Amino acid sequence: MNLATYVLQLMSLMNLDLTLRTEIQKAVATLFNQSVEQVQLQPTNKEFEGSHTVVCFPLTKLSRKGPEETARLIGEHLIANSGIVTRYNVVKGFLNLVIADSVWASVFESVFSNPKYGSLPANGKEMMVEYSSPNTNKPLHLGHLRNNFLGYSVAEIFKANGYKVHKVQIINDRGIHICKSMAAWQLYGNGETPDRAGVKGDKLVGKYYVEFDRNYKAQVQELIAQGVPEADAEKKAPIMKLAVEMLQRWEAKDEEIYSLWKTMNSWVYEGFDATYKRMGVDFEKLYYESNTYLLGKDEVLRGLERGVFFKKEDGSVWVDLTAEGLDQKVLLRSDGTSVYMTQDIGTAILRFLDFPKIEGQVYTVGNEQEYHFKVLFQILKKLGFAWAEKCYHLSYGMVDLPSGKMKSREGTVVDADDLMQEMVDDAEKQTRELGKIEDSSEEEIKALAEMIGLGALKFFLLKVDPKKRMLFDPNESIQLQGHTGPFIQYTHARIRSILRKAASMNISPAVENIIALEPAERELIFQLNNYTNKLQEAAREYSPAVIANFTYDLAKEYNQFYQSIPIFNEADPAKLKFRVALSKAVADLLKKSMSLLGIQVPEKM
RNA sequence: GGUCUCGUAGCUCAAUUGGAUAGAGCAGCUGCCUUCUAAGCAGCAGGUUGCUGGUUCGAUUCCAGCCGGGAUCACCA
Repeated sequence: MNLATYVLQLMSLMNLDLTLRTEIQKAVATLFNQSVEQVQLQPTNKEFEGSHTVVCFPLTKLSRKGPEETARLIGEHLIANSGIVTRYNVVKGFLNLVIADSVWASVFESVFSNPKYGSLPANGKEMMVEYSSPNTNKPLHLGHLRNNFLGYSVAEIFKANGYKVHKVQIINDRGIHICKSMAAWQLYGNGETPDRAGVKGDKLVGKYYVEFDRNYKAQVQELIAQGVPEADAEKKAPIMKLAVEMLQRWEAKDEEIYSLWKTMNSWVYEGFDATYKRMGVDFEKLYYESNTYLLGKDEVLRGLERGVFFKKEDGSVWVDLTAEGLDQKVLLRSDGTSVYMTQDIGTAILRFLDFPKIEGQVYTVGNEQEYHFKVLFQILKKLGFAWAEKCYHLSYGMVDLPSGKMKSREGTVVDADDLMQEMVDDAEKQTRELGKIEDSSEEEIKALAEMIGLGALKFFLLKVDPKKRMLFDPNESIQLQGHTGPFIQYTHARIRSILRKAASMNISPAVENIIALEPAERELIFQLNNYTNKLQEAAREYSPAVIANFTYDLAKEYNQFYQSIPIFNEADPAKLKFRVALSKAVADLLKKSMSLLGIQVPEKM
């Protein structure tokens, strides 16, 4: 067996990058009698020949030679011994390597012949991802869309990395906020229901929340005009007194209030369910704050006994995190009741009891709560839970408007349902204008518009690094061309069209006798091969943006290939089959990676 | 004020985690549909990476100090 054959067999077991790294390590060992652990390998800049570049500056210490000489020696050695490098060039300290086309072909073969390419094998680990978790007094808005798409996508990314994932959310169904809506509804609602009003339940409850605010402000102003100090006025406004009283009666399980609360929450849930359905997100289990808000108290008291926490003179219980660089934080009020943090401690513990095999939790919550989660994880650690180390706050930036932050009180909130509808309407309008869908039914056009509109929206929100704030301009509709979801969907549809044509011509995709490749083909194989790295990186960084940008690059690359090489003009049957196979592999991977973003791709568009 | 975070082309975002001449899209300009879908492709133009220093062979990236946004520092959730 010659070297090349041996290497090709090896390729099916190892990936190309790993093989290259090993070969470089061997080269360094032989040439300089030294060992390197980390070889700096990066993609070659487009302007130079080659696909992989070894950064040789760090190796000069081992070689005791200049960077260019070091690069040249390694290059020569790889050509003589590796069996996969055919040429090289050196620019400054950068060693650019040209990989043999036969190797690329075999890399592609292993991708193409693997029906599960796109997902890593199960690793036996379990993860929990919490996302959404809205309050039940207002409808979902643009910020929630980012949250939901992020959480859903991160969960899917972990699944593709081999984890078993549990998606959950906690519903903040309790507290003064919902009592405000209840108070306003009782005062001004005249028995209005979603059915009677013809609006979604969450919208109706949201309307009364706004109504509360309006009346409350008016009442406060009136009291101030009567000479009441502002602080007093805020407490004495009759509508606020009603809401506070309702909260107390709710906590005492007063039947009338409890039933009103249940009714109004059920309206909200129905509304949310419709929105979630359209968003395409789902949850395995819902936690309700009304069930869990007392849970943390026992754990805090136990911690107090063990000396993890301390009590102040007024009876309130605190944790001291000054040694960790944080502050002191109250965990139980002087009257013995729980605070937000107390609940979160309880809920975290409950979830590990419900799902004993999870190794950690991901909390998809806005970056305004970074401090809260730092404290929470420190407390869990202090209580001795080993899994506290594996809890992660998936902190994302706000979605800002050109005018600044969205504010419900100023009416600048971008409603989730409205925005989705606008996107779908835009997509439908453009689909009809382009007129490529003559043979489609109305139903199919609607379904396609839904796919494109939501694809554009999701991609728009997910392509940005989650950690960063992002800007949304409601006056400029989200693009359907360029660096967008529809661009990728279009590329997929285009490929499917090619595959349909190939099938009708009885051309079956295959990889056989491939000796030489076009640059565009090599580039595509490179991208396909790089997917696994990106998938792992996306999980490591908790970042759907990594997948979104990879997918865009792959589609972009394919379109260049598509433009430069007319597939069916090819006379050589082996090349023809290979190009169909390459197209199929790209389409399959586009579909797979888009699904990690929660975006579907069409057969035609 | 303390802590955290961000500042890249007119606009929205990238940059393989310290690597080469900082890349895409949109907007603007120029080409390409009688050949697989023009929601596409090719090209032009657009940059003192907020500023000043430092570390390094090499800095958008790390450090320090300014300038400018944002968040947070509740017995609210």
